Amino acid sequence: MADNMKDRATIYGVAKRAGVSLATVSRVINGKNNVTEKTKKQVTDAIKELGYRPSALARGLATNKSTNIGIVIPGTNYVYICNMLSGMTDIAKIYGYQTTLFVTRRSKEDAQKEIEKLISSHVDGAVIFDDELDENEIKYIQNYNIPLVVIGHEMSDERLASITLDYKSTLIDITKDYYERTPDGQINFLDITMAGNMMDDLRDNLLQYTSANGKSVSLIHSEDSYQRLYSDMKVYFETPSHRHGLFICPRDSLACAVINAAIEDGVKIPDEIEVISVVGTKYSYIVRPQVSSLEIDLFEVGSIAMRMLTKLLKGELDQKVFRFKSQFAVRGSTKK
Amino acid sequence: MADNMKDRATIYGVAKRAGVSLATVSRVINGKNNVTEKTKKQVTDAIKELGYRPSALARGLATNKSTNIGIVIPGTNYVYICNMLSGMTDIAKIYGYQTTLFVTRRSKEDAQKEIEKLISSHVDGAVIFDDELDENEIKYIQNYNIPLVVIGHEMSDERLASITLDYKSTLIDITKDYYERTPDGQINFLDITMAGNMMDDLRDNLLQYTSANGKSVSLIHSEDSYQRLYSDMKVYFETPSHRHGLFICPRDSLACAVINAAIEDGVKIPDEIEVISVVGTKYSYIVRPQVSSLEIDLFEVGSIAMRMLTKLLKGELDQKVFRFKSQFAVRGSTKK
DNA sequence: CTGTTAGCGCGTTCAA
DNA sequence: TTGAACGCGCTAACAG
Repeated sequence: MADNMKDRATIYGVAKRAGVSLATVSRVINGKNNVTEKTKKQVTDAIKELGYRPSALARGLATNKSTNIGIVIPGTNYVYICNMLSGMTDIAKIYGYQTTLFVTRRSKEDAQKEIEKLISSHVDGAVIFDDELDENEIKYIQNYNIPLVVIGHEMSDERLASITLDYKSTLIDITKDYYERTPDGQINFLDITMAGNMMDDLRDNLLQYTSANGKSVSLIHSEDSYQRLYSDMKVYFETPSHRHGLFICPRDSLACAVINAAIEDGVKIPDEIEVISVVGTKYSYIVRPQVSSLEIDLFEVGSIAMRMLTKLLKGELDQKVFRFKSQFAVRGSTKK
Repeated sequence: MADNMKDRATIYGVAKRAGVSLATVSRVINGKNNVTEKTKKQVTDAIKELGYRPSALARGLATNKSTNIGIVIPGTNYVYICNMLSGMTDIAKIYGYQTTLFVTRRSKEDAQKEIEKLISSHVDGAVIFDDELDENEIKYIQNYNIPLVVIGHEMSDERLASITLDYKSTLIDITKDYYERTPDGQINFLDITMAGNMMDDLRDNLLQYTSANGKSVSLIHSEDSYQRLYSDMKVYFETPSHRHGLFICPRDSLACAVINAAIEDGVKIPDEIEVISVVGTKYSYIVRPQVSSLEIDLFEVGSIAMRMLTKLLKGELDQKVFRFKSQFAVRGSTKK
């Protein structure tokens, strides 16, 4: 490579150096086989000497393909999201795509801004996992003909596929089972602010089911912070009447906050209280006592989403809706 | 030509609709103030009617800026990496940058491939946190004039800044302290395959220090998997002579594997064995017993890295090397 | 097999 | 204040 690389070499420079036209250079770097070995070598030599790398920007503009796919997520601070992200990036790489992140931070406004960026960014497609966005907004993106895979809503169209995550029915099953074995049981739902639409739906669905069955769920409000919930619960369990029931928590770390606070207040688990985590990750079996949780392999969800998208891009996707149902993993924090 | 863009309006369409030239449209969308209110309105109306969104690709080609910055990381499966990623994306968003991911999967070959993609991708700059890459490879990227912030190596140049993470000296302090209070102590280092250069350096540095002081460290080889290490350690602790010493683990979850295996084998913590995690995350204080760990706020590292990069892009960065020293957080898994 | 030419969508002179 | 023309780096016809 040349020492002086102040200006990046372009296809013109390579053509000139190799003594051929730029069309020939283009053929070589794109692996078209109608080029003589000899001229091919001239070109590759020139490329090496100049340290030439094609500009993805110019290429994208010319081909109307960016080999770039957008990923819309609320953030990268939760383990389950990162597992999913990991699945996506793995598969994207296999198919030769780059991924660019559009982080929405659990705010509707922010989500809409990011969507605008997504549209401008000229990605070849996108995977959306963000429950701030409703179906209308998804369809809005569709106006720009961006192939989409949506996680969390069931929708499909010519260039739109989706994956649903069913925590709802599993949670109802658990509830049913809980009341059967504990007729006088008490269910407590950790109602975390800004937990997202999915959690809100889950809560509402639970409330509806229980009230239809003559039971009542008590909501415990707190914030999405281990520390905060932990100290809240330390106080909570000081009240003797609070030391029983089933506690439903959105995520592992919040379930741990409840469990740790309970234990330190002398509450027996699972004898006095039971705890489950809705979105289980590996930490639910790492901590002690282990946390019973609803599980969906989110790494797999991520990989399948990305695989669906690559097929969608080729127009080869037939099954446009994919459903994941969570499995209840019974562990030490519940009796059954 | 892909049918992807069949309906998408371009700047020409807007110009036509508004009855002006495309230069005027360009002025409007870029907020230049030398446009009459009246024509401005014509243009913005046309934009709304057509749902026009400028193409970042074309814009990037014309301006030689992509408003896109690259992030090179080994993966998104570890909590500490995701914390850092989170810090980066937060700040990038504030400064109006998109982020595209280059995932290297802890393989040298893969890392080099991703670097090539990074160069082609025409990002305005990049943050690199990947200890597979050595300094020569960083300099190679520099040939392409891509402003860089490197995490983990101390280097600096006109368009290169760096952040160092000092776990080394803290670990040596801990070691020193351990031998002082436990003269006949035994240090065990969990030597995980593919843990990366940083961990290898840490191990070598520890071995060097201890041997220089007439002590010896025993290496326990295992793989980067909680499950695997857990079962390995369950067997390990069955041997009575193994039930003592200080165990140094790369990450929280691996420390938990050691701790859980030990406890289930009847080993007392911290009385018989002590355990520390090198890279501590919030899980080190969530689990019980809590894990003593070396801590650096990686969210902050990520945000500072990104902030440095944005300044570097403006040529306003003076302090080009930033050092983070880990703090030893003493918790229940060690005596002191 | 190779070169010429015309775009891809946009920013930016330079005139008017 | 506005418009015409050119260029960013590359691909894709179409000729030869």
